Amino acid sequence: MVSSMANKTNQLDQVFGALSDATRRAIVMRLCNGEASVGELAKPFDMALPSLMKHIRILESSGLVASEKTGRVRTCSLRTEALATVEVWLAAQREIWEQRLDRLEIYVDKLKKEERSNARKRKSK
Amino acid sequence: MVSSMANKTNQLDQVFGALSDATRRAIVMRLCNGEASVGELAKPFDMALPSLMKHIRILESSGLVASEKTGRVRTCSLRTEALATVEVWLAAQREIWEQRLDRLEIYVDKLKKEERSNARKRKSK
DNA sequence: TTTTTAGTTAGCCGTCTGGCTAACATTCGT
DNA sequence: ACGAATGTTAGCCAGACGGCTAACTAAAAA
Repeated sequence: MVSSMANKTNQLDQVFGALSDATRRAIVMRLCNGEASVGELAKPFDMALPSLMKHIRILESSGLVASEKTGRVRTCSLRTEALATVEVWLAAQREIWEQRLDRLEIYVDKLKKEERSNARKRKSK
Repeated sequence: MVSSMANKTNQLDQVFGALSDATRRAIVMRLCNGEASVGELAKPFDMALPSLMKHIRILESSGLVASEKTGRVRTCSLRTEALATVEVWLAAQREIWEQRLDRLEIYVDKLKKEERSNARKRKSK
């Protein structure tokens, strides 16, 4: 029912939002080194468990993290596709602005000439 | 007075936060194509000017956008270094998890064996 | 079977976000 | 000098965020 573009926009919202918090970035960095239980993830953070759980839920709903509960332990893992989504968006912007800079380079001299010409007009008004 | 690491962390907070909103990403995309005045930026957005100004201020304080006022017009431009900051962070994470996946590949069979062994223990409790 | 471990749910609290309107300031065109 | 154009400031509002504690559930260990 939701258009694919709306989906995409929303996922970027979620992923960027998830990564805008230092605690969550640290969790992501930790998970880059492999799976971890909630308890393991919590240890470095001097933070009450429920607070950390909120972060984990945010990471999950952004798609950056997956988790599965076995027995009483919930194991979390990184879903790298979500990070890739961000990389793709950034790469697209970079391509656009670099194209523009290329075009711009070509016209720098022209613009400089115009500027000098305008300056002359201004002086002689 | 602020440590360089605290700075870095904070800038990532700001930049990721700035990019977590679709309106602001659209502004960034627009600015990839060159400078624009506040009015030009506002046009596509069916949003009151002050609301849009808030977004612009957030983009500025994140370092993603610079602006200069000449006469009564404020012209905004993209500061690509800030986007590069994010790219660098993402690339660093990617490197780590890809290294891990390389190592992991080597141990896949071993881990599978352990899992089967654990499953047996669980069953026979 | 009791106790410990590991997470979860519920709910409180102050702050930040993202939108709005209304009123003000400044500069430009006439 | 006046009026229109372009931002800017101030302040309101509802809802999300990031932390907390207290109380609960479920599984493992003793």
